[in-house]
Amino acid sequence: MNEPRLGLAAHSARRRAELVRAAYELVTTRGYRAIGVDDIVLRAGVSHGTFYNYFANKRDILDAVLDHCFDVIRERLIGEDAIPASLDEFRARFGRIVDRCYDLVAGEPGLVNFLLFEAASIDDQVIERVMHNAQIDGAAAAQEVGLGIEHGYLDPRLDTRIAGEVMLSVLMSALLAAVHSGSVGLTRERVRTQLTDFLARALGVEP
Amino acid sequence: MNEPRLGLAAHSARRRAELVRAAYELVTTRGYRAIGVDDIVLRAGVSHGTFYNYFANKRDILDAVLDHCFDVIRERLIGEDAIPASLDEFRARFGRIVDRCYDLVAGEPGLVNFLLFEAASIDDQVIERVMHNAQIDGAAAAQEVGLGIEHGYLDPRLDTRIAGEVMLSVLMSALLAAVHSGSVGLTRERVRTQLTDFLARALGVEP
Amino acid sequence: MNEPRLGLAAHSARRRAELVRAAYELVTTRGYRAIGVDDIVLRAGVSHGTFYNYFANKRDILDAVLDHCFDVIRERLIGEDAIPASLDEFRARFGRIVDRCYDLVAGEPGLVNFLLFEAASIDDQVIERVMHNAQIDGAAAAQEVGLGIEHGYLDPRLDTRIAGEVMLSVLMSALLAAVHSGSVGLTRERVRTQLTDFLARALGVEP
Amino acid sequence: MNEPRLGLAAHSARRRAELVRAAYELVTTRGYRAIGVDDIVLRAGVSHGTFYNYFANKRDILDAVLDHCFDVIRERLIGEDAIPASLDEFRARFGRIVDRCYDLVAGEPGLVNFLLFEAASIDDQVIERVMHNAQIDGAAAAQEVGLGIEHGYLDPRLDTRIAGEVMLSVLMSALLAAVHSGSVGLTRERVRTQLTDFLARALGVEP
DNA sequence: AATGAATGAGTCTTCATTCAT
DNA sequence: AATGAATGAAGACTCATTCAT
Repeated sequence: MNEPRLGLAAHSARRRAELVRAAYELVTTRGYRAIGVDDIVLRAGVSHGTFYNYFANKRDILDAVLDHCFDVIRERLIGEDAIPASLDEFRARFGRIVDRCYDLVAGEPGLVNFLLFEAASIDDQVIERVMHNAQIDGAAAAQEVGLGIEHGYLDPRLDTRIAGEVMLSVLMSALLAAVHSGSVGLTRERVRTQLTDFLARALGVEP
Repeated sequence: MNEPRLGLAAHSARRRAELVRAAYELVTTRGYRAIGVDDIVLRAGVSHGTFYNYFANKRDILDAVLDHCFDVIRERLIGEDAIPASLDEFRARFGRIVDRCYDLVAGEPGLVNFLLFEAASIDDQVIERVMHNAQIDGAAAAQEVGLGIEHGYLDPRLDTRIAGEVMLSVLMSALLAAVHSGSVGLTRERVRTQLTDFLARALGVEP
Repeated sequence: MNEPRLGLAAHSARRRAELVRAAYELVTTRGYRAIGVDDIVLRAGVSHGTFYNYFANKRDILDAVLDHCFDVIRERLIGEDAIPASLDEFRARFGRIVDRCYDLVAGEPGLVNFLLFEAASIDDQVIERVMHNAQIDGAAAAQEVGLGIEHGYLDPRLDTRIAGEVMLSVLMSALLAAVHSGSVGLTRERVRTQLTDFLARALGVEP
Repeated sequence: MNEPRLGLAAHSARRRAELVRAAYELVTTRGYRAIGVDDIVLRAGVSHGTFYNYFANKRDILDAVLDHCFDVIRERLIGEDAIPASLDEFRARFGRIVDRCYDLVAGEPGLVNFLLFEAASIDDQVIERVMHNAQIDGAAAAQEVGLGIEHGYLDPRLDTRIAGEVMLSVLMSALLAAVHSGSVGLTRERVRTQLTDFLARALGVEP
């Protein structure tokens, strides 16, 4: 009846994902400390005990929530852009990503706030987890830099790994700007222009 | 030894201040939610019940902690600068304040983080309290703008109240930049230059 | 031994009833204010936390205790008398109920005292709860009056609802008399006679 | 300055009386268990510590409050009637006392309730204290019976002590009736008539 | 795997009492 | 005698975790 025919493993994975999803929504809206296992299982529609079949304890699900956060961020920011073939396309692509930062902050209120603000204060392992995810994205960014070098519009002398991290840092600035979009002189357009200019100057081949 | 010779009222005020100080240190390092009344009284060296002679409940001391936060900020940021008599002095003075933002973040780690991140998530009254303090500082800033207009280096058409708030916003940007000083392209010098330039352009008399 | 074979719901209901029973015994012997949740769970043989699985707080169980009080009263006072078919039988039946008031006071010392004395001082909702129960009994009494009218031994002009309430008031007098049975001139026999006479005169058909 | 010229002992007695008065008002309106030493000293306008200069602990003042309760009752019930010289005057005097029971319940709401309801549940010593006061009043009543016998309108075969206690019991019934004046068939007039009749029949000389 | 009742350590809060001044 | 700050035992309530079914 319920979700008929599902391999046990698949069912289990779905259950787990439901719990993570529920926890994600609660954590980003109300904060990790403010919610209880009660809230999570209530929202997921399972019993108290079931939670402990999937996670060792409350802290344990936080890792999965953090991973989910980055999944959401990637999904929302990357988009389905074509691989840029010129510096202008590279610049345009990054400009769209900056715009998507604003959309992300608007569409998932609390997500960025949670990562920037509460997460780090939970414990040191959170920071490790965030770093771990940042490394994954850094590697992806490094790969894009590599492509850019191959296409000839990024400076071939760049260390792709470092350049990838710079790209992430700039993205971080965009997210920060989006969160504090009220701050002085930080219109969306200015942020987009300044950050894309910065990246193009910093990574592009010299003219 | 017992702190000889102190009026009752003075003693009471000091005791209260000790509790606030203890709570301030704990809140800015470990977060409001993460600490208990136990931690506060342990650090203040008083008994459990004494806490409740000075504060109605755990939430109650938070207001005092917030006020203390702003006291610390004012003390650390204002400095003993002479009243600026020219736009250049005004600009220099604000540049020093931006520098002090970085010193503040370094010297009181956790203070700015707490205000920016956890505070707003505690309850709505926190926001009111922060706004209340911001208004006080806004008034002070407005007064400085007034002086600048009298001295002839700030634009006389300015609404001093609004201009004061703009100054605070810019200060906020400086604090944000100081907290996330790792972010790309946000060196202390660039931040100082850009923000002072912005203020000078925005508030100064037209050349 | 573990109370083998019990549906979950049944077990839950039993547990709850055990807590109510324990609280009832403590409240009627020592008073609501004088006992703690500790006392209740100790007597019920469960842990502290279990209490809060069944009741929101200490005040919450009081409602259940009050209802239990009325259950006990009904069980003890009603008896298994045949439905009276004449005024004499009606009078006899009420006389037996008056007697049972004395038995109730003897058998459940503290119950009537609690209801008459402490209950009202706890809060206003207690009074509502008592009234609610009184209305239930009033309806039952009204029904009996209706039967009496049908049988022709009670005055057909009676408003059954009001007459039911009068019956309750008289019962209340009986309980009061039973509690203060030491008072002068209030022998059980006199009380029984006077109250049954009163009711018969007040409700019976005119001779 | 304050209350100039008072012997120390007199001042002390007045202080003590103020505390008892404050406690009396609080106890009869809100109940002994529901109030704290805080409430008492606040109402009396003295400090926390002062309380313990006059009473060993919270329980200690209760004895004084109980005595004060009986002082109030005596003052309110006795009145300034002339000593009765005939059975009719005796009967009239007692009728007035019954009326004053109703006035007492109206004028000192909570006093009778407290004595009848909460007092006994505090501890066993309260009961002793009440009994002690009852004995005092019983002695006074016995004395009145003695006078009645001397005047020839009360039965000379009476044991005055026992007859005094009967008078108190009847008074108790009057108070109970006054408190529960809503109960069926217990109009003030009926109560007065029945109780005075009872006393006259029980104590008067045979016709 | 799922359930949810049971647990108990931990937290906040109250209040009678003590004591140095 | 008066003061009121300090105390700490006690009570109410929460919630992460366990476990028998």
